[in-house]
Amino acid sequence: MTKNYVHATENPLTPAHEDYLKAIYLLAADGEPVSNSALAQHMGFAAASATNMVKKLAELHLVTHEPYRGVELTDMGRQVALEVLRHHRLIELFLHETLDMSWDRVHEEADKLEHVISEAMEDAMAAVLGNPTIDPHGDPIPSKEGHIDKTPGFLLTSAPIGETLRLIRVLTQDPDRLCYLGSLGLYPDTPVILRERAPFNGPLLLEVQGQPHALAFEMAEQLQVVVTEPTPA
Amino acid sequence: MTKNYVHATENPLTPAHEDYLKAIYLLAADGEPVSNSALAQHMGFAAASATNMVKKLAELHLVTHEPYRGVELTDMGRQVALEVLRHHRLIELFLHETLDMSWDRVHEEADKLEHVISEAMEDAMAAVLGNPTIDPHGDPIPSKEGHIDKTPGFLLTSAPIGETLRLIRVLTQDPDRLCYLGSLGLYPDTPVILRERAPFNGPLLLEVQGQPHALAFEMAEQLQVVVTEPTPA
DNA sequence: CATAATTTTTAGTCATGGCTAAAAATTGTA
DNA sequence: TACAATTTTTAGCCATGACTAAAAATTATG
Ligand SMILES: [Mn+2]
Ligand SMILES: [Mn+2]
Ligand SMILES: [Mn+2]
Ligand SMILES: [Mn+2]
Repeated sequence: MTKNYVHATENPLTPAHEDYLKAIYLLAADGEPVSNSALAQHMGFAAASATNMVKKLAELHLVTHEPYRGVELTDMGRQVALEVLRHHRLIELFLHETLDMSWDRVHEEADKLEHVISEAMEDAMAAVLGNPTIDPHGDPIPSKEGHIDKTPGFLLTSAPIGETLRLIRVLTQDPDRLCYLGSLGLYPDTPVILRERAPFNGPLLLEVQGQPHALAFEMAEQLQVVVTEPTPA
Repeated sequence: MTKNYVHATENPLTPAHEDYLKAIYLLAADGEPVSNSALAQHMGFAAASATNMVKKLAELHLVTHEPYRGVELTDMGRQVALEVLRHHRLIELFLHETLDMSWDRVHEEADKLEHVISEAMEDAMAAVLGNPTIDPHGDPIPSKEGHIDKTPGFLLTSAPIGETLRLIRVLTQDPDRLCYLGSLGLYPDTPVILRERAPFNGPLLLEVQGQPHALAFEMAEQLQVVVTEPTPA
């Protein structure tokens, strides 16, 4: 009989649409509308290009756009963004775990694959990985239903001295930085002790697996940690 | 000092270029030039679209094109086609083996992924799979260097009666047909005995794992087999 | 508050890769 | 060989999604 969907409008979303929606989602972490310039810069495109796509996304009811004010995702747009992000992070983890690719290479690959995989492949990867919720950088993987965990903790730059911390998330995606962090053993779940903090945004002295390391302030800002409770019993 | 390549021209090949080259390779199995109409039909595009792309490929020295005569791959073009085909078939096998996707679904997925994966991912898949040379349908996987095995044997429609055969390759990619063949247990490497051949291109009576099956002539034309030597000792 | 600086939007261009319709070339047939 | 049918090419159109340059709106400053 009549179709049981509200308004099919078919899904003509291209990789370009998806990338813009993902960018808007990531830039709106604070809940504020996203400025056109921030969006354009994040995409690496001219401002006019962003304006152009934003208008299309608004027509598709994926964003709301008050001219000169900024862009915000609608529920539908957020749903799409989260699905793309789920693809991206599942793929990163899959490449790392199953294909043994180093954590500094998976981001670039996932940025291309995220637009291309089928639901069947998404599900197959999730199954093989045991329905994971965290990617190799500690980024939360949205669930199939669009739920996403908020990462707890704080930046290493504001961590207490002397306590045993646990690194839980690395915010940079830059291959060179990730490579460097890897060489220090700084992967998610690694225990870290902050020994000293040099003044004037100077380096931080860390202890990682018994080894002392001096880490640039700018790097430490990219590391999210929690305080490890002394494991009882 | 001077760059040590002949003519870099950088590689601006899009998925469209790659798909056309792959199509030309597959259609030229007999060594004959490929007609514009055959190419267009294979791609599912209008003839004018094929002419258009063929001209571009000729400018890039990937094909030779004598107007009204047909298209042929150059060595460079064949190299590209074989690399895309390697991607395609490696991906099919990987999806089937590692992600446990059924053999009737992997073709469509591979058709999208083949243009997107990096060399690193290609190599990682090949390594995990043990440098395979055959995909889930029995299609040969070109080597990294562009070598490809010729499939031995002949079509089931011209196989001898009563002998033990081995299915080595399934030529259709159609999901429904593959699904059906799978339900009969007709996967590559399966032993088969041809019991009877009905006249006028009628059905073939097969024995597969002890079970008798009647198979349409049109289906049998898609199955490549070899005669199994009586295993000595 | 007037004006300068910045941001955003509009207007118009371009390459890509489809399309249709018509012209040209080739091939088949009487 | 003449002419019809088929194939191929040409010509021109369109959507997508970049771009630049200029206009318009907003925000900052003296
Ligand atoms: Mn992307
Ligand atoms: Mn990540
Ligand atoms: Mn393809
Ligand atoms: Mn195959």
